[in-house]
Formats: sequence, structure tokens, C-alpha cells
Amino acid sequence: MGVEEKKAGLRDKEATKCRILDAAEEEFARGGLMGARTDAIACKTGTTKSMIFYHFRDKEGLYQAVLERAVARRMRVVQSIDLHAPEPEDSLRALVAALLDDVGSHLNLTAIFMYEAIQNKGKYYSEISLASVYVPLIDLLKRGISDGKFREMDPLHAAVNIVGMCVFYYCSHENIKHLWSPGTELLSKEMREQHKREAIEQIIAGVKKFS
Amino acid sequence: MGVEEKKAGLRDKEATKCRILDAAEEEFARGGLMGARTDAIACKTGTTKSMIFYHFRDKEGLYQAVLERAVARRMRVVQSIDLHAPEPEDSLRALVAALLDDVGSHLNLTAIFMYEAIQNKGKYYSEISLASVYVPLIDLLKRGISDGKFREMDPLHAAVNIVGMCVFYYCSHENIKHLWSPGTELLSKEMREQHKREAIEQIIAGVKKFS
DNA sequence: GTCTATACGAGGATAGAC
DNA sequence: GTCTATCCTCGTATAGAC
Repeated sequence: MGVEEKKAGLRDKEATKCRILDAAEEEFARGGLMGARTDAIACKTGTTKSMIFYHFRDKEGLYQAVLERAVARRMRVVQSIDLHAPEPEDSLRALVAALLDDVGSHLNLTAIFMYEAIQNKGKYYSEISLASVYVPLIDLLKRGISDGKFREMDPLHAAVNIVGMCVFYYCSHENIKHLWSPGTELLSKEMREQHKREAIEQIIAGVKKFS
Repeated sequence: MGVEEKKAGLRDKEATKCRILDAAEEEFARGGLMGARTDAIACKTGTTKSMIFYHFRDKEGLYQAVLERAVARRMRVVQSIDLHAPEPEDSLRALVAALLDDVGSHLNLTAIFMYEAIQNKGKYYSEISLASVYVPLIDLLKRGISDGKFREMDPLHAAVNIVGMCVFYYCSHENIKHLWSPGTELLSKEMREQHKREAIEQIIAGVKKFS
């Protein structure tokens, strides 16, 4: 194998797999497992369909690989947050902010997670990977409740509702944009920042105890 | 045409269309426009594929018809609520409760709306139909803010976030069920009621002004 | 208004050369 | 490890009989 080829990634196994995964991520984000077309993926990679089946066995295998990489990424974001600040509110703000940033800057993954939920009913990821995102949030809410800083509430429902608030704007941005004045780009830096501020305040207000 | 045939709905145009729409609703809820298969729809109706194309021209036409019916239904729910109660909080509680009941008891429509957002980017419904659901909520929030009963906030973002909270639980129920103790059925009457209570309290707390 | 048969293209997957 | 050619099923859509 020539060095030039390796540099260009043309005959480098890992580089090729990565390129396929990137292209697949885009395509699965468009239509989910069912809607994605393998030729579309192949087309975007610059390689051929055969490479997909060679490296990932079949469409399902590719999907699983995409999903695993996506979950790992999201997991890293959640686990990078310090959840033991003295005030649970501060940790919650940090966690939600990080989640919103990640959701907003990786729209493909956000769409894929939503598809996985409604289309495949979570079949393709383990309970562990889902829990790794929710459990820190749930634990944080529990701590706030027992500290008397948060309302009495069911932390599971609250956590799910919080995640829902974080992702819904981004899942439906093309859909709801007409609510704003014409031409408003919901994914612009300014709008994303505004959404973050609004969502955080709404989430905090929703769980905080005002006594 | 014999009366018996008409009674059984076998040669009744409207009855047949309705049966197709019902079956299509189920199928589109499974995989969206892209993922739905016309044979699956035909199979569920008891009629044949040809009937679908006869009555609705093509798959897209059928999808549009399903969506229109769905939007009309949701619109009726929203418009049935009295949004001018003296206390905006009371109207908001009523609106959210009605929305949650409708979302939870028509899961197919809920999934279809989500698909329409992420898969088709709202292409298949008019701006008007979307607005008809959001605008009453937005107006209600505006009233609450100007009355000094709700926090200072952007009513558009808040409305989107509220809808997100209402639908996310139901969109991802199969996905998140492992967060609860094994065997918990998130769609049971009890869990739906609990989710409604929790969501309403979280939503109200999220917008209310505690001065 | 409904059914059967079928055209035809799309899409997932494989074989085998290089 | 990569490419070309190909197979074959599935799925949309139509034609035409009843």
C-alpha cells in the first residue's frame, strides 16, 4: 500500500469505515432505519455500496454502528458535567446547557435518537446506554428534592419532560419556524442561544421550590 | 347496488375511503411517509392496493389525506377549550390537560406529527394548520405575561417547550420504559394520569410568576 | 366501485475480478 | 481493501376485466 493512498484514506480500513459512518449518520437522520437508502449513503462516501456491506455486514449492522457511536458521544457530554455542585440548581443548569448545546450542534444525532424511539421503539440500543443519559439527571433531581431545593415531584417524569423540552425545538425546527416572523432561522447562533436561555429558565422554574 | 352491500360497506365509497384512512394512519405512524408500505395498508383494510391508488391517486395523496384528518382532529380539541378563564393559569391547565389526553389517546397521530416534523420538515401541512394549534397557546401565554401572572419570557419558545413536554413522553414511551421498574406499562391508565399530573404541575411552575 | 394481473423501477445484497 | 456487474425481492403504480 502506497503512503499516498493511505494519506488520502482510500485504502485505509478505519478511515473508510469512518467516512461511511459519517455519511450513514446523515442519511439515517433523514429517514430513520426504514427510510434510509444504502445507495444514498454510498454516494455520499465516494465509495460504493459494496463497501458498506463489506464493513458492516448489512444495513442493520451499519445502523447499529452509527447508533453506538452516537450514544457514546452523548454519554461523554453528560458525564463531563459536575453534578455535585453545592446547589443542585447549578448542576442542573450546567447539565441542561451542555445537553442543549450538544443537541443543537448535532442535529443528525438528535433526529436519529427520535427515530430510534418512535420507529424502532428503542430496539437497537441497550438499556444501559439510555440509562447513562437519564440516570444522572434523575439522580440530580432526587438530590434537589431531598435537599428541599426542588418541588415534590416524580423525578422520572420530570427528567423525561426536561429532555423533551431540550430536544423538541430542534426536532421540529423546520416545522415550527413559521410561528416566528418570516425568514427567522431557528438554527442561527442567536436563536439557539435564546432558546437555551428560555429553556433553562423554564426548566429551572419548573422544578424549583419557591417557599 | 344492494342494500346488504352498502350496509357492509363493501361498495360504499366513503366507507371504503375511511377504512383506508384508518389503516394508513396506523401504517404511517409506524414508519412515516418513507417507511410506510402500501401493501401493508391494503392488507389491513381488507381491500386491495388498487383501491388506495383509485381513491387517493398515490401514496403521497393518501398521506396528505391522513395528515389533514389528523390536524382537523387536533384542531378541534384545542378549539374546544375555553381560553378566557379569568385566571390564565386555569385556561392553561385546561388546555394542557386536553392536549395531553388527546396525545395519549391517539398515539398514531402523535407519531405521525413527529414524523412529519423530522422527516418531511412540515412540507405536508399548511402554515395555517400548525398555527391553529400553537397560536391559542401562545396567545394565552401572552395574556398571562401581560397580566403579570406569568413570568417574563418569550411566549413562542415557551409554547414550543410546552408542546415538547406534552408529546415527548408518548413519542418515546417504548424507549424510556426501562427507566421505570420492570413491567411498568407507561400507557396504562394510571401512568397516563400520573404523567398528566406531573406534566401539568411542571408546566405551570415553569411559567408562573412567584412574586 | 372492486378485483386480478402485471409492468417497471428501486433498493438490498452478493460474486468475483483487480 | 476496493470496484463492477449482477441478482432478485419488494414496492409503487397502472391496465383492464367484472
